[in-house]
Amino acid sequence: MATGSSAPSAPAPPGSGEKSHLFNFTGISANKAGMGADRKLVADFVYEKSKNSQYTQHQLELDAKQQARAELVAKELRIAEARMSEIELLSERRKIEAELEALEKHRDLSRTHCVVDMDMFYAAVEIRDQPSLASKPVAIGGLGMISTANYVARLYGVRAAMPGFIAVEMVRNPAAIGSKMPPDELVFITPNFAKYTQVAMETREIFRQYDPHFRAMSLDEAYLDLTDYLAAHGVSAEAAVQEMRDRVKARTGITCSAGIGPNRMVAKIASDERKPDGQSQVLPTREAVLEFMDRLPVRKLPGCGKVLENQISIMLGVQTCAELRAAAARVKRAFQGRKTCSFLMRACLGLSSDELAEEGGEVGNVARKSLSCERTFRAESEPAELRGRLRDLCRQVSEDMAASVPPLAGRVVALKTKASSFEVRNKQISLIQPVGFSPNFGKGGEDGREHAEQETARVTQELYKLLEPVLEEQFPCHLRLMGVRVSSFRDQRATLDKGQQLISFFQSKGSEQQEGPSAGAGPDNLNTGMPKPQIQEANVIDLDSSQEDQRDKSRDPPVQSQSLPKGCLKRVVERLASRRAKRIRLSGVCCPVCGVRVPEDQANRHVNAHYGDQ
DNA sequence: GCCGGAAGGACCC
DNA sequence: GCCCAGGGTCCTTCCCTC
Repeated sequence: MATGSSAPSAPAPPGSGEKSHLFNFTGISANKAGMGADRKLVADFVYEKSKNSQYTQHQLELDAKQQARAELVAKELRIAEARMSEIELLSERRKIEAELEALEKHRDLSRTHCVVDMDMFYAAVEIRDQPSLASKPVAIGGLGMISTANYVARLYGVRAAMPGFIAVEMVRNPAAIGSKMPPDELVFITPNFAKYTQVAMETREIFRQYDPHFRAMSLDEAYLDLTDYLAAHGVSAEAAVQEMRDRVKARTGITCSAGIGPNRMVAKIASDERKPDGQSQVLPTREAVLEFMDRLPVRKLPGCGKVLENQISIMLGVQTCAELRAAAARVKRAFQGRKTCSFLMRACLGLSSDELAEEGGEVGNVARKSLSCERTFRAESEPAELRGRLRDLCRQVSEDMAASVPPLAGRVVALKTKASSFEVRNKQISLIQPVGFSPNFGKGGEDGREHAEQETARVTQELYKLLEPVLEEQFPCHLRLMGVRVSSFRDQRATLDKGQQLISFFQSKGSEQQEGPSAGAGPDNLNTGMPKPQIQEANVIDLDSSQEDQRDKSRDPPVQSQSLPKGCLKRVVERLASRRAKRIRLSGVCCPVCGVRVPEDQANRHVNAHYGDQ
């Protein structure tokens, strides 16, 4: 299902000078089928219900910043263009044409990709199990947030990612939003992920028969390459996909929609064309692909959200992919040097990464790169209460790390907070040795259970010790959300696939990918076994020191005078003091496996001894 | 000028 | 009266060091 924390964009709400271009009051995505309400009325309704909330105030501030930035760039573009001579413009246009031609060379029409998307998945599963709900407006989620709504609810203007309390009122008062539906009560169902996972597994068994290497992007969405299957069985893509969808429906009782195209991006967009319970194909010719792309609003491109859509509109005056292609030179100027530039250039041609992937670019399972847990709660400022919440989160993350395959240990831990004003902060700490579990964790014999509990408690405590000072830095504060994240895992290669983001999926994987920590997902960059970190100056956190110690040291960037040559001291002190991030260096580090403190210069050897046989 | 880490944020489901 | 999630990935920007 296409939910989203950020609401999809809509035209600026009518009659509202104070409403921003970006902020979405309609609750209706252009991408959603089955709507029965009037856009404008829904917009006004939602706006009236939420205009005084801190959420909206915060959102409007963010949007205003975005808007100002886009307008500034637009102005600079105009000035730059006014200064360009005819000859310069012409030469630029030629260059762009050459670039587009070069991109064309990557066009691969030989493969048949398919994207399958379950229709209103969570709601469909619940209604299947409780057929009396079929005719009622149903939302999966709660008063806070809705994750899926059935098509009846959508006739009332209800949709995913809409706050539940607003949805309730819309269903009670359909006339207010121009819906002809009779007033009703929205039925809320608490999500049952175990059940949805079970159904997803059933669908995946079927998908696997059409492509053993298919990619599951989420519980309700899968990407298949049907090329080999079609060749082997001598059937058309249309027929194969129809059969596959029939089998999914027969097996699970739930319908799905599908898109067929020469690459994943086109297939993905096409999967939305005939929702629900339909399928759509873009034929594998350049003309068909371009014709399909040309009529699309840029917002339909996976990876183009409301912010980018607005930027494109303000900076380039462009709405559709056809216009985008025609404005390639300006796209280049506006987004020069950014990945967004090449993304847009390729996307408007209907090209996606699978055509540009490196040879042998097998996708395979994508390693998880971070693990986190966050909770929203009634805004709280009591330190003891917040500490308790932090401890709970550390415990949860610790348990999740333990339950991962293999068990995880990460070198970066982070605290996320959201103030009651909706201001979000992320503070992360880099460790020289990972915190977490040995890969052998859980392989113990009979006494394994007790050991597991001890280990989980130890990791919980380590996370808490690291993050508690970070939380205290924010006191006094009024928080509505807290989250704990662990990343930079010891071994990413072996971690199980947890799905991946579309933008990276559709964007380049090869030469354009940045080299750096965040781009280290390629097979060649994956860590193998325990990391062998260089001891980075002032980058060591000692898990054994008391919280009080930690706080003191984090205020005054510490220096181990006894471990430094005299001449270096002043320079090091200055350098450390200038760092924004507060880091801690102590003598010795605490082994994340056995908990024993060892001297720094022996840390690697010591820890490797635990994992040496990997 | 390039690199890399930290922080913020866009985007996806 | 209730009052805008949570789990991810990646990109951009800023700042620092080499």
